[in-house]
Amino acid sequence: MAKVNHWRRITIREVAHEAGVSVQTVSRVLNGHPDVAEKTRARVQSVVTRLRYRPSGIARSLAAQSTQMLGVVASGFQLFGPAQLLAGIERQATELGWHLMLQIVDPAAPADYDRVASNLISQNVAGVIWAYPELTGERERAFHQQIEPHLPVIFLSMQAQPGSAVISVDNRHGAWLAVQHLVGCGYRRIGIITGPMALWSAQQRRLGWQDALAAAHLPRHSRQVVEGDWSAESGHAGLLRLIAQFPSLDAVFASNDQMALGALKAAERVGRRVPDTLAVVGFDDIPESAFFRPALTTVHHDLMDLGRLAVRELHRVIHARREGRTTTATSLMLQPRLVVRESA
Amino acid sequence: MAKVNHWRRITIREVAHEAGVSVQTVSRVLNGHPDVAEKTRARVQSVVTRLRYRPSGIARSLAAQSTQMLGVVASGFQLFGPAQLLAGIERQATELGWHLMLQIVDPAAPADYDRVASNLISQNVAGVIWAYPELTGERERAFHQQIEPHLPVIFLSMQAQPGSAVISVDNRHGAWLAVQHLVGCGYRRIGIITGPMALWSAQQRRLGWQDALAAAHLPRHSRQVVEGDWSAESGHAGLLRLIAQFPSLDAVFASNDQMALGALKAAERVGRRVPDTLAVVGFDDIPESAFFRPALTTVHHDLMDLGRLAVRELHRVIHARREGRTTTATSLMLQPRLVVRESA
DNA sequence: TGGTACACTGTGAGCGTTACCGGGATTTTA
DNA sequence: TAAAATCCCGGTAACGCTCACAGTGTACCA
Repeated sequence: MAKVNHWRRITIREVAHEAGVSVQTVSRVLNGHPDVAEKTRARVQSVVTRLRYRPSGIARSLAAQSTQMLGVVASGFQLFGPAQLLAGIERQATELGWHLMLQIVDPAAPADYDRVASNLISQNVAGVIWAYPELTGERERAFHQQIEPHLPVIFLSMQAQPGSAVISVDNRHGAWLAVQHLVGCGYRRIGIITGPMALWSAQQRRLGWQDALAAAHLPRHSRQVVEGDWSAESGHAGLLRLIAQFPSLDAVFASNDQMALGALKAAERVGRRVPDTLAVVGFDDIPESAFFRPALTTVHHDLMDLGRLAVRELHRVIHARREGRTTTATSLMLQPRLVVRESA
Repeated sequence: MAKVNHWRRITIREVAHEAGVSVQTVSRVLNGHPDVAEKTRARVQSVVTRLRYRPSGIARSLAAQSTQMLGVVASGFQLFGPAQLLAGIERQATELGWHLMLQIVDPAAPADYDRVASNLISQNVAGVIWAYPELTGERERAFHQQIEPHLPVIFLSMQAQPGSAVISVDNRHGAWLAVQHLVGCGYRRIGIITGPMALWSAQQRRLGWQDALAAAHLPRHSRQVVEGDWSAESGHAGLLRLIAQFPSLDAVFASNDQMALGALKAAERVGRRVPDTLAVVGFDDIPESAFFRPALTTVHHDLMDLGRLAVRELHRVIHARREGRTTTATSLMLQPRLVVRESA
C-alpha cells in the first residue's frame, strides 16, 4: 500500500502518455490552441477528466512568464467602504479568471511598503490595484519607482496623479450635495465631523462641505470642524465636542454613516431632537442607515461598481500590453447621489 | 536605449555571477542554509541588495514543490462576522509569512465548489482554511474527497466533523446567555429572529434560545420564531411579522446586531418602547451597537482571534507534516460573553 | 504527376529556482 | 603522521509546463 499522506501530483506527461499523444498536444488542448484534430482533442479531454488532472498553475506561470494573479493593496476590509470595494474587485476578478493576491497595509505601521512591493514582484503579479487611500512622500516614491515602471497599476480613490490611472468617487461633489441639502432645508450653522485628514477622501468631503457653505455665503469657522476616525465612537465624541465649542450648531455633516450614528446618539444625550433642533447627514449609505433612528439622510455611492470597473480597466490594459499594444489606463470619476430620509 | 516597457527580471544567476560564486551558494544564502562562509554570505547579501534582487516565488515553489500560500474559502467580507474572521486570518498569516489565496463562494450560486477546489490544487496551496459556514451533502463530499486527503484543512464555525479540526465560537452558549438574561429580567414571551437556517451558526443560536426557554420552563411555539437573513431590513420585517403572529411578545432575541437594529426600528414604528414594553438583545457586538438607540445588549465574541488561531493551528500542522511528523489538528471552541447595555 | 499548401503532431530548449551528490581544502582525532 | 571528520562550495538534474521550430501526412491544384 502506497503511503497516502503525501500525494503525488498528476502531470501533463501522464495525461499525454495515457492519451497516446505528446505533451505538447495536451498543452494545446488545455489552452484551447488551434491545430489539433477534433478527435484528438476529445480523447485528451476525456483522459483529463478521468484522471482529474489539474494543470499546475505554478509551472504554467514559470514557463509562460506570466501569471493569472492581480495584486491588490488595501487597508483592510473591516470598514464599509474598503469592504465594498474589495467585494467588487473580487467578483469581477473571478469572473474574468484572475486570482487575487491581497496585500493589507496596516495604516498604523506603514513601514512595510517594501514588503508589499517585494511580495508583488516575487509573485510576479500581472497588474496592481492600489486601493490603499494614502500614498504620500517617501512611500509614494518607493512604490512608484519599484512597481509602476514595470507593471500596470490602477489607483482607487486617490488624488489624481499625472500619468496614472485613478478611478474614484467624486467625494467632494457628494459632500456638496449633502451640505447643499442642509442649506436648502434652512439650516445655517452647519458643522462637520471629518474623517482622518490624512486620507484624500476625507479631505475631499471636507472641501465639499466648504464649497456648499461658500456658495450659500455662510460664514465658516474652525470651531465648526472636528476630526473623527470613521468610527461611531468618534462621531459620538465629535458631536459633543462640536456642540461644546460651537453651541449654535443647528446641523452636522458626518463624513460617514458610522460617525453619523454616533452623532445621533450624542444628540439624544444632550437633548437635541433630530431633525428638529439638529439635522444630521451622513455619507456612504450603508445598508443599516435606513434603520437608524431617525433614518439617516446620506450620500449614496456604488463602491462595488468602482471595484469592478478597476478590474476591468486593469484587465484591458494588461491584455493590450501582452499583445504589444500600448494603451494608457483611463481615469474615471463616479458620481454619488443624495438619499433623503428623516434626519435632515 | 533598451526598451523600458517590458522589464527583465534579475535572476539568481546574475547575482551569482556578480558575487563571483555559484548559483547554489546564492540559494543557500537566500534560504539561510548552513555551510556558507560568513564572508561569502555578506558579499552575496550586498550584491542582492545592490541589484534589488527578488527571488521568484514561482520558480521557488516549482523547484521546492511547496508554496507559501494558504487557501481561504469564505463567503465574503461584507458581513461583520466574516470580515472579522478574515482580518484575523490575514494578519496572522502575514505575520507568519504566508500568502493568502482567497476563494469567495457565492452562497447564491454554490455550484462552483469544483472551481474552488481546482484553484486550490492548481496553485498548490500548503493548507486550507474553510471559513465558509455551510458544507453539506454532495458539496461536502466533493470537497472532502478532493482536498482533505491531500492537504491539511481547518474548518471554521462549522459543525464538528469527526476527524476534522473545527475552530468555532460557542454560538449556542452565547445565545443561551442572551436569552437567559432576558428571562432573568422577567421577560416571559420571548421571540427569536434567526439567521438563515441553512447555516450552522444560525441553527446553534436558535438552539441556545430554545435551551434557555426550556430551562425556565417557558412554553415555546413556532409563532415565536421568524427567519431573517442577517440584514437590518430582515430584522425590521421580522419583528413586524413576529408581533403580528404573536402579539403578546415582550422580548426578542435577534441573532445578530444588524437584525437587532432593524427590530429596534420596527419597535418604534409599532409604538413599542424598548426596553419597557419590548426588550431586544442582539449577537456579535459590532462596534456600532453601543450607539444604537437604545444601546444594544448583545453577545460579544472575538472572531478576529478565531481567525488568528486557525492560522496558527494550520501553520503548526503544515510544519509538522513537512518534517515528517504526523499531528492531527486540534479542535477548539471559544466562549462568548454577554454585554449588557440599555435594550434589555 | 509533381509540387505546394495545409492540417496536425512531436522534439528540444528553456522558465528560475532548489535538492542531491560529490570534491577539494581545512581541521580534528587516534 | 595518517585517517577521519568538517567546512565550503560547485555541478547537474530535476520541478511541470509552454514556446519555437521541425517535422509528418493528406488534400489540392495545375
